[in-house]
Formats: sequence, structure tokens, C-alpha cells
Amino acid sequence: MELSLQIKMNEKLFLRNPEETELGREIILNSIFLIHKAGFESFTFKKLALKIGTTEAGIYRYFENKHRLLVYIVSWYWSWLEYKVMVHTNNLKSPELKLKKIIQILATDVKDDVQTKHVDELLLHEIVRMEGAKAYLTRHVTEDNKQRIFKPYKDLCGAIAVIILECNPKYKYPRSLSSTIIEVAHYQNFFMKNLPSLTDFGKIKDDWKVIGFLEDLVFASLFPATRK
Amino acid sequence: MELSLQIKMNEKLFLRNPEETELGREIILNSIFLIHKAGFESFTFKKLALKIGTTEAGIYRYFENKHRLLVYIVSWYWSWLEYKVMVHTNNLKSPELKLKKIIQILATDVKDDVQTKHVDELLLHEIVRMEGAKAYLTRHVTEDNKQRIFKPYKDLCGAIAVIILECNPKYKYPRSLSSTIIEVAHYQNFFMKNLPSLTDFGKIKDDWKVIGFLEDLVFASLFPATRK
DNA sequence: TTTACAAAGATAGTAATACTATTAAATAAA
DNA sequence: TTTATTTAATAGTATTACTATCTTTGTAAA
Repeated sequence: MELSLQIKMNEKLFLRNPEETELGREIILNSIFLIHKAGFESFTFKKLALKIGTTEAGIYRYFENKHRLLVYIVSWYWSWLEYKVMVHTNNLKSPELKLKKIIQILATDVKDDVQTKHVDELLLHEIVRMEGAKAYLTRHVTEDNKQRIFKPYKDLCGAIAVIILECNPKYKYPRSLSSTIIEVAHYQNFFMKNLPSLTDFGKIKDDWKVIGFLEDLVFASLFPATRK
Repeated sequence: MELSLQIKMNEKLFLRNPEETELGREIILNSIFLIHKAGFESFTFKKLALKIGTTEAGIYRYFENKHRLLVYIVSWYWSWLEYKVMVHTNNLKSPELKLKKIIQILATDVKDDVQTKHVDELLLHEIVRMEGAKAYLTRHVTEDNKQRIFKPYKDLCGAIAVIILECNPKYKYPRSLSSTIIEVAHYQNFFMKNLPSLTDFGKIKDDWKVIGFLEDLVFASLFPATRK
């Protein structure tokens, strides 16, 4: 039996569903490639069009603008990651083990185990680390949010919060801790690689250092010393 | 006696020192105003020039491009904040109290106590919360970093790390915890106001909620329960 | 007092970006 | 077959992010 993961995306994110046509799938595949290669700022629809042999207008038929395309691929990533987290944790008994596994998934590079056809998850993971915050760091967050385009991120955050509460039902900040784990995993890794003096991991560049820090942080908070 | 805070900025950040001329000071003042009002993406040198009655070329004599100007004002903020942290903590005895004070300073809105002439620190604080990460989330971080333009951020991070070690000399991640405090303070506040379901603070929008979360997180990590 | 020289202002120009509009070709429904 | 409708191709525009050049003005050393 052949399984293939199909992620249903929010329809507000696109003008035409890119998963349904060859050109659409090329747009996703190559935008990931180009953004990964040169960064979101230097990414343009013109360059993308050139790369896949279509025109700018061709791409505008699928996406309103390049920010929406970024939100699309970032959201896709969060959905994919939630699925991946589910797959890797539901055979684990204790919530502590689940949480450790989640931290590990968030903080290490992707080994391409949950396969999809037209998306390179490894590149996408690196894109999200560097460009992910730009999806919501805009003046139009509020309107974007009303269109529910950040739902995948929130869903992942909610799913982790549930496990946090299983670890300690009395813990007061499950959602904030959850979003903190996600964000810290990404930017400590970014700092480690690019601004190492903001971390304690020097030039070692070992994902497991970030994992160590995060586990320390999270489990100390969930199982605190009995001081007032 | 009149005191005025003069912050020496890295000379790589500008072509001509904006603090030294009237036009330069107008550039800083009004770029803060405009970026605060409409966001960094929609900010252009043309709009800025129009606002202060000069031309684009006039501004290009001071800053190479708008990203450098962003880094300039963000760096200025970090330097200012390090000074402010110093002022507010050196009368405190215990490092725990110092750390609490620092968290408070980072997570609350600025009350304009450490005065400067041509910078509105309140606006600047809000800019850094939303746009600060864009200073380093670029493809040219590495080259930028070689020019030491992120030094103020690192210095602040270093200063907090020292206090963290005073709290617990055995703590293994002083720098990562330090950068985490800074980042979490900003984006939990951003989430609280813009994407509240990523936090536990609902629509309450109370800075003290973020402070509570951060204190819990930090002190649990620094004084953990004795489990291995 | 002249010279000089740096800062600011004015004007123009360019390549690239982020789009929009129009028209033509292909395909599907009636 | 005719007629819609979708899809593609071409062209065009306003704005952005610059660069270049030339003139004026204040200021300060010779």
C-alpha cells in the first residue's frame, strides 16, 4: 500500500490551488528552492517565473503576492510538522517522552521520513528557521489572522500544549511554553549558526546542544523545585 | 547639572554620522516615527525625505540603505537598554532581584525615564518588538556580523548572562538563556497583542502576564528541583 | 579677504520590483 | 458547431532602491 500525505490548505492563501495543477506544483517546488538559495527578500515572481518557464502573470494567478506564498509554504510546513509530531509520539507512553521527542523534532534537521512528492522538507525546515517569523511580523497580522491563515501554527502550538498539560496539569502557561519551545528551537539554532556568541554552543554547531538547553528549560519549568 | 546620554554607534552603520547634524537627527527622529506608524516594509527613503523636507539623495548621504538604518536604530535601542538596565540594577543587592528587574524592563512598555533628545524610546521599543528580528534575519547576517554591527545586542546579552551566572554559577546555558529572555519578552508580548491563542494571556493584554511567565521559566531553570 | 571645502539641496536618470490590463489561444460545455 | 470559460502571452505602469551630477551655502583656514 502506498501512502501519500495530502495537506489541505486554507483557501484564503491562494487564488488557485497550486496542488491541483502541474504549474502550481512547480511554483511550490521552485519557490522553496529559490527562497532557500537566496532568501525571501531577493526572491521575486519574475525570477521564479524564469526558472520554471512561465511568466510573472502566470504566478499571480496562483498567489496574490509573494508574502502570501511565503505564508503558504510556512503553513504547509507547520501542518506537516504537526502530522510528523503525531506519527512520532503516539507510540510513546509517557508525556515526558513525547515532549522530548517533540523538542528533538523541532530542533534537529529534518531527516526526510514523512514523504511528500513536491515539497523538499529539508529545505523547507531551513527556510522556516530563517524566514518563518516574517509570515506574521507584518502590519497586517491582524487582518491575516482574521482569515485564519495562521491556524496550522496555532494547531501545532495547541497540540504541544496538550502534552505539556499531561506532564503537569497544574502548569500555568502551557500555550506560552509551547510557542516558546517552537520559537526558541528555531532561533537558538539560527544564533548558533550565525551569531554564536548569543548562545553557549560556540562554533560546535551541534543540534543536540540546542536540544539540551531546551530540555533543561522545559522540564525545569514543568517540574519545579518546591520553593515559593 | 544636566546629564545627557550619548551613545556611540558603530561607524560601519552609517556613511555620515546622523547625530552630528540637524538633518541627521531629523532622519533618526522621523524614521522612527514612520516605521512605527506603517511598518518597515512600507517605509521608504522617499517618504522619509518628503516628511522632513529633503530629498532621497539627502538621506542616502547618511545611510547606505534602509536595512542599515533599521540596524542603526535597533542597535541604538539595545545600547540604550543596556544603559538603562545598568542604571536600574546597580543599586540592587541580589542577582535574583536584578534579573527580575531586567525581565520587567524588557517585557513592559517603556516609561521614558532615561531621556534622550532626538529619540522617542517608547516608539522605538514597539518597533524593536515588531521589526527587531529583521535586523539579523537576512542572507547577509554573516557579513554584517563581521562588521560587528550586532555588538550592542551581544553586549546586552553578555551583561545579562553575567547576572545569570551570579544567580547560579553552575548554570550551563547563561548566554542562551539570556538571548531567550530577550527574544521571549518581545515576541510573547507580540503574540499576546496580535496572535493571543499562542499565549495563555487571552485578550487581557497585561504586560505583567508575560513577566510572570518569564520569571517562572527563568527561575525554575536557575534553581531546578534536584532530579537528574 | 580671499580661497577652499565640506555639507546640503536640486535635478535627473536607471534597473529592478510588484503589480495590472489587454489580448490571444486552448479547451470544455451547449 | 457555436459559445463560454479557462489559461497563457504580451505589454505596460507606478513605485522602489538606488546613482550621478551639478549648484548653492555656510564656515573656517590662508
